[in-house]
Amino acid sequence: MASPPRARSTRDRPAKPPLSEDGILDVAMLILREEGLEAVTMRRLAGELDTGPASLYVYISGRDELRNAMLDRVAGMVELETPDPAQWRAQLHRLMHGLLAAMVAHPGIATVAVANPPTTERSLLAAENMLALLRAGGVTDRDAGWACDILPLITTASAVEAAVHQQRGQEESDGDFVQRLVQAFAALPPARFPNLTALAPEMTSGDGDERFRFAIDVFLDGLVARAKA
Amino acid sequence: MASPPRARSTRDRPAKPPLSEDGILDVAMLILREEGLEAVTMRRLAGELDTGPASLYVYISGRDELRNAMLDRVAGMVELETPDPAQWRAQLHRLMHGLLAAMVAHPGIATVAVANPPTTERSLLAAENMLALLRAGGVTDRDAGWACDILPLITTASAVEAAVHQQRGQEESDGDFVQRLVQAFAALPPARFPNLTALAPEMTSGDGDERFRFAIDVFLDGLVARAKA
DNA sequence: ACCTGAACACCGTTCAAGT
DNA sequence: ACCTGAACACCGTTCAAGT
Repeated sequence: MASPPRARSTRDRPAKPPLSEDGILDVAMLILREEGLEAVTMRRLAGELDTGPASLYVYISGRDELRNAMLDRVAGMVELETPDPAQWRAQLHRLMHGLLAAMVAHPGIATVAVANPPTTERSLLAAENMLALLRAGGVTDRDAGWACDILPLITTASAVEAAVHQQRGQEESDGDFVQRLVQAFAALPPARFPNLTALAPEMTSGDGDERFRFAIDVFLDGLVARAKA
Repeated sequence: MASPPRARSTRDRPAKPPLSEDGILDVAMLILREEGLEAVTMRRLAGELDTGPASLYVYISGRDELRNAMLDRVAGMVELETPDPAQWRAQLHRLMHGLLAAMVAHPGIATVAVANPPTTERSLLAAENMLALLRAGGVTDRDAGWACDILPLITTASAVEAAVHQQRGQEESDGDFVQRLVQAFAALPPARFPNLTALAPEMTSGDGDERFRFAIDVFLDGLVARAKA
């Protein structure tokens, strides 16, 4: 009944044990990427590792730590920028878009980020990088300090929305959805919704990336305007 | 399609009134306010209403609909503004802060809002109001259309953060937490974190409301700067 | 016809018992 | 001493059965 270990083949997955925090996280990231956060449960993870759920607690204190560790790995994928005052805005855009993309590629992880902004070394390095870029752009210290709270906040919230939008796109064609939305706006009583009906095209134009770029752009415009004033 | 209450339909609220969507939501809102979203489960709700969980499904299609309905009630608490071009910015601040406050008062509901931006009549009226205020401020149509996506996004994300911060404040004094944070920043190696260590005071100053006001302010500054350009 | 008890298929976490 | 089977206390949702 106990099947003898088969001869090693090249596409053999690393043999079952031994468990480790890194090994558990590897599997968790795989499930996260392919099936989203909801699918990453302690029990599913244990099953995937051919063990009981209790065994995971030797290496990871619980679900919350697991989620934070996954978030940290995602944050670690973002490439940092070497500040260049001549192109600080473009660099800031790249940095934030990198964070957005990394999160969108790991559906659901953004909800972890909004709930508990991480303080790991990796995310502190990202914050450090943002501060450097903002200062390179001539933003005041106080504005830079506060902005480096708000920029990730906009980014993570955008990532949640993008992930939801993307998921809906799997169920229903994206064009269909937008069209339904436009029609919904158009169908509103113009007397009570004069602006919404008038701006229906503007409300529904642009994709996620364009709208995210807009959000960051407007925010940076605001910071620049203050620096000048 | 709820059948009308049989005879003697007084406004008393005794042990076991007939179930209804409104009645279920009343209880849900109470639990939400006092214990947060996590505590609002179908089974808890059923228990509170002296019935089995299956009975709720006669009136509410499931947990997701319940959550959206709660969110809608929260959104309905926000007072709308009658647009006055002379003070459109103050009005926009009040509107967004009203939304923030309503969400913070119902811990966890903001996470529902980030995940699925609502399209109920109430939230459409809020969007309509925002558009009116933005246009009163001279913001272009396209910017207004996109901004009325971003402003609630900033608001709901801020609400999630505020709720978490508030919850942590119950476990540990708020001042202690800030002080720990400042020390954590100061303890970082200055060679790798020159900006973070230098700006530690700015990073940790201000409370949630001040930072939220800053976020909206900067964003509006950006919109105004674009309108002028 | 309407309502719901009981069941199904899951969770996260703990701890006594086995090795 | 280390690991884990089994249990505990929960979930959301369904549907056959009872009224």
